[in-house]
Amino acid sequence: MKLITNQQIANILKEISFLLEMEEDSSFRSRAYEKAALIIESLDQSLIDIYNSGGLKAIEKIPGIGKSLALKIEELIKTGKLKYFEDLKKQTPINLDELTKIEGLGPKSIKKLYQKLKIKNLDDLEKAAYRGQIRKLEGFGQKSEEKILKAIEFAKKNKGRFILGFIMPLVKQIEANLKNLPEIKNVDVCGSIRRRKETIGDIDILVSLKNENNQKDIKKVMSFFTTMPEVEYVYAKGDTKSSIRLSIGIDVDLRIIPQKSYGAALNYFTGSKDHNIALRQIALKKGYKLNEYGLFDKNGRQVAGSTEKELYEFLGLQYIPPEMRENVGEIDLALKNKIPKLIDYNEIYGDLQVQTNWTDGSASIEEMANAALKLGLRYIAITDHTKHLAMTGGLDDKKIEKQWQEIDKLNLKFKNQGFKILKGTECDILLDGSLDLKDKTLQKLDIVGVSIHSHFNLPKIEQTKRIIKAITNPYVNILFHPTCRILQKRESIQADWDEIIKTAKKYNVVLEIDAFPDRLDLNSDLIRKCVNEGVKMSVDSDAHSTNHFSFLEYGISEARRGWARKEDIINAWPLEKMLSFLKKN
DNA sequence: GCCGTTTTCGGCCCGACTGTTTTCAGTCG
Repeated sequence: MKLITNQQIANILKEISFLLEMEEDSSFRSRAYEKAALIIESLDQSLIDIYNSGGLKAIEKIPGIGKSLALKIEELIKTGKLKYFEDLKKQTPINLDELTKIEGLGPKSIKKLYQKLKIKNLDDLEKAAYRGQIRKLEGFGQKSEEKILKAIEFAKKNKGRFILGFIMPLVKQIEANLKNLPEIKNVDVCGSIRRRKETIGDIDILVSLKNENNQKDIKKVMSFFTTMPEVEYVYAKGDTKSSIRLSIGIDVDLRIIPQKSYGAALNYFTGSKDHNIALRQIALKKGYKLNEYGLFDKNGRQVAGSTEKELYEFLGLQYIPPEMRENVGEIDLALKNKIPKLIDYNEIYGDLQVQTNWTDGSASIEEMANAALKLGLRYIAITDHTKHLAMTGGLDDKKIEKQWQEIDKLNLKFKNQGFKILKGTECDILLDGSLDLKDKTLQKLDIVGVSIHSHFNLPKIEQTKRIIKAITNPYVNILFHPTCRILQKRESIQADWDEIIKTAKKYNVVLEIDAFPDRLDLNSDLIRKCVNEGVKMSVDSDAHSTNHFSFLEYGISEARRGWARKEDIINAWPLEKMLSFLKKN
């Protein structure tokens, strides 16, 4: 029996779905795999547990999974591998990971590129594009080739980096496993993960031991680390540092740090580099020397360093939360004792962007509400897509009214649990800036979110006009995922954000921090602008299934990276306060 | 591949946009 997670199984099914999409006449089978993957991602229980308690039959009982998929899942649980998948990959031996990251390339194009030009990966693709071979293919042209080259540039910039929210479950698992070792006192994941950067290059973990110089304990911790099931390769295994590569392709360092240096090491390995350099300069001015072992006076005697707090104190600084450590002004604030009280990870009351199976979500309104309630949220807004986004089965003015009836009914049910479902929309902003629902429909909604899903490439002036026209509609409350970026896939749209922020302020419109791990949109720079201008924001999960509410954490991280406080984030407020803020004159 | 039956096979995600074409395939969320 292999320890395979739901996510890993879902990922394999998604890849199969993509490979099948390349074949003729497989599109419905492909969809079945994709659907099953989505359902597996949102399961509460692990497939291994389900299999162990009820066998093949129990797996088959999961909706969307029939006999054939159940057998494949069983094979994955038992052996960690799937022959059907391996065979499919052999048929088309291409690097899907790389090629699917190219915006505009779908299964059919990737297949044609492989068949006609033997393109297997990004490298091949780039060479063929530079040679002008792609434009000669039927169905491709000069413009397609230029677009591909642009997309390659973008993909290259992100190579080797992982999206924080997608890698965090694994990081947390490793952290928890280390914490469980009886020899270990402290465990901290530091580096860019601790600063909550949107993408990360590697994982740095520090630990301290209860019995610091016990060689046996040291050996045991390092052996545990280097033989974890996820380990693919061990670069080094020593008494103070070990380095490994995980099978998903990311490197992890583990360092054992003496207690008296723990704070200094934590600070040093958290960074950012610029922040650390600034700290060392302050130390020098005060006659100290700062390094990863501690803060030392002129005689080389350690004066601080066992905790980070102590370190900042000795430097005459207020403690600086890791999310702020980018040397963009936070040290000045700390010197003046003016570090803002950042919004905390447990301060979100509700979620204002939630999709359901009325459009492209995978769960019902009730299931989403229950999942939110379970996480301690007090309200959610149901914001399904509108008709312009036809792929998702977007709602029109009539259908959304039907949804309200269901929400009304459910609210009766949830009332005594102190939970409220708000009527909302993620209404499409059309090319000319008008909206996809009638004003008289918008007027009846609790939360009107608007967003762009098309014409990402408009010139800056036109795009700005379009957005401003949309958010000056008197019924609009929130601009969802304002810049439309997808990390490692699509750049932000071009628009005059100063102008938009000014308009948002004037019209009492909230800008969203979309917490979906590959969006994080607004980004921290724009968040800081909003904080400075007094424009309010919301942190929303953009959940499309029940387990997506956990993404709120990464939205809060981004908010903290943008120095946002509780008073800046409207869904960190109780329902009545939030709604009365949104009420327009 | 799944589902739900008319229990043995037909229906499944409904359109807009782009870049290629000269009527349409492929992509997108």
